[in-house]
Amino acid sequence: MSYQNRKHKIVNFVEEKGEASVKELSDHTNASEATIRRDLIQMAEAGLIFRTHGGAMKLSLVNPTFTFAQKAARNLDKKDYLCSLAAKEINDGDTIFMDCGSTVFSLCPFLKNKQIKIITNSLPVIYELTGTKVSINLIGGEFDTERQAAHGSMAVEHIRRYHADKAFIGTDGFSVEEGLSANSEREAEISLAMIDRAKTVYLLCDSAKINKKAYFQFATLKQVDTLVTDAKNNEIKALKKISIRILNH
Amino acid sequence: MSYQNRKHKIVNFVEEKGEASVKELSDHTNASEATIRRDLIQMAEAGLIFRTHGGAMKLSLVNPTFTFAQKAARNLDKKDYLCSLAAKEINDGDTIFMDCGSTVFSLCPFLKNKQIKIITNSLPVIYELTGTKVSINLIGGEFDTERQAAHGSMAVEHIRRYHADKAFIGTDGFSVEEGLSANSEREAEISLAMIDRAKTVYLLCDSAKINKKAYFQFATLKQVDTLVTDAKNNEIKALKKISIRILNH
DNA sequence: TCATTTTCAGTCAAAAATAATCAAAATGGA
DNA sequence: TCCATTTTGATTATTTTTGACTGAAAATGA
Repeated sequence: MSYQNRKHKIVNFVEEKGEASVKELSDHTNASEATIRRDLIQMAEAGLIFRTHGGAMKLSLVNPTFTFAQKAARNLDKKDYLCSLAAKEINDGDTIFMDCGSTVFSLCPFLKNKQIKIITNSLPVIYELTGTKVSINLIGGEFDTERQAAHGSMAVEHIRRYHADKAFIGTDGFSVEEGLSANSEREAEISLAMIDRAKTVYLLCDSAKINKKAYFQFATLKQVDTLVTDAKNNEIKALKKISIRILNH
Repeated sequence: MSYQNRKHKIVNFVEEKGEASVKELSDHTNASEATIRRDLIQMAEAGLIFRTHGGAMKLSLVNPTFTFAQKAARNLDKKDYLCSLAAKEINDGDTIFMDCGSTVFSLCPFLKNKQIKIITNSLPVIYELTGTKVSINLIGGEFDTERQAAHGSMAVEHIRRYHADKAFIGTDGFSVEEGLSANSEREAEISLAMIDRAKTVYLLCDSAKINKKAYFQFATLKQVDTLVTDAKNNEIKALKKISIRILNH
């Protein structure tokens, strides 16, 4: 069993049971306890689990923030996986942008133990992160009750007043020919403003959205530094030709 | 079971039952009483429970610090009454500012069927009014998780970009000599900015706050157009001398 | 009030879990 | 294929957690 695969198994096991001992995980994965401990250390640093003396616990048990009704429930495993990858790129001290898409929202559980500053227009992100170490800057603007986020020119102006180390952006469609496309112009406008004001741009895109085109094209591939995805290499071989960093394992 | 998980169990048990003895907790977690005592000491220090002789109690039973909703529930009748008066002043088509105080929050139920635009930095106000006819402009800035509202210079700048017909403002203290005073400079800064940008300023102030002084004086009586209160005329006769409209019936 | 019972905090040694170390095994390019 | 690097598992020393025991403190009840 590969290293990545084992980690995946550990997360699933812990998520399902709520808690697991090193012994249990060792039995479950046929790896030695020493290896499990090493894995747990890394995963705790990445914000995937909560490390305990004797094993690990589900984060949500430790940090009981009420979960918000989200249509994010689709492709949850894929999203969790790619978010776990993205979370590893975030270091204490970072300032990051997060847009109001459901994929980016899935990043929240992995951020709770990080000492970072988040600039976002998404209220669900804020609910999810209240009571954590994270410091938040709320982007104001016209409030969209359906998406529970602020939009419009005031929001764009707000973003332009800040710089961030990293931007985490979602998209509805992603293709080599058309770049990034969205179903909502208002959301896209925000994402684009974030892209402009971030040093490094991470696109979070689950495999279902790759090679799909949504109606409003809002950014090119060149504007993205790193594509974070659950897609396997053979699904995205067309992308290997262009200069974009791909993070999928 | 790890000790982190045991602590989690203890909190849940105490929260559910209201109180628990060391013996009960020992049985419930299969740990010795000595261990439970050690846990309780730590958890009491962390502010998770209240330690009693013989066991532990739920914090809320002992130390009634008010959450936002609870705080709003106090003086409910008074606040409801004055809010009903204030609501009559609001007409369809108005644009209004609302600050993040608990009195102003109580205005929400009276606004649900009005066709107005609200500019606010208070997330509780937004939750309360999602799904209504009200259109909302969210004020961005540094997010204060305790008050669930945005503050700081960006928030002030946001407010300065708008004009409103009416501002609805709360205060912690109100007196003829010192005008309006607050316990939080950050909140006061927001209220003041709203006052500056509104045609008419309504101060919502229940009788308990009249003739009280909080530590930070942030506005004068001249800046207020109308005082909305539940106080009877004899309680506020000193105010009759100054030119302020009083709305208390 | 005072005696009795219960609960408590501190100490200690045993047990459990961990981090550190190192050699073997697996992996991945040239 | 071979070599360099990474990952793994076993071993050991160290740290953390635990339960039992103690005298002291607090609650109880006559």
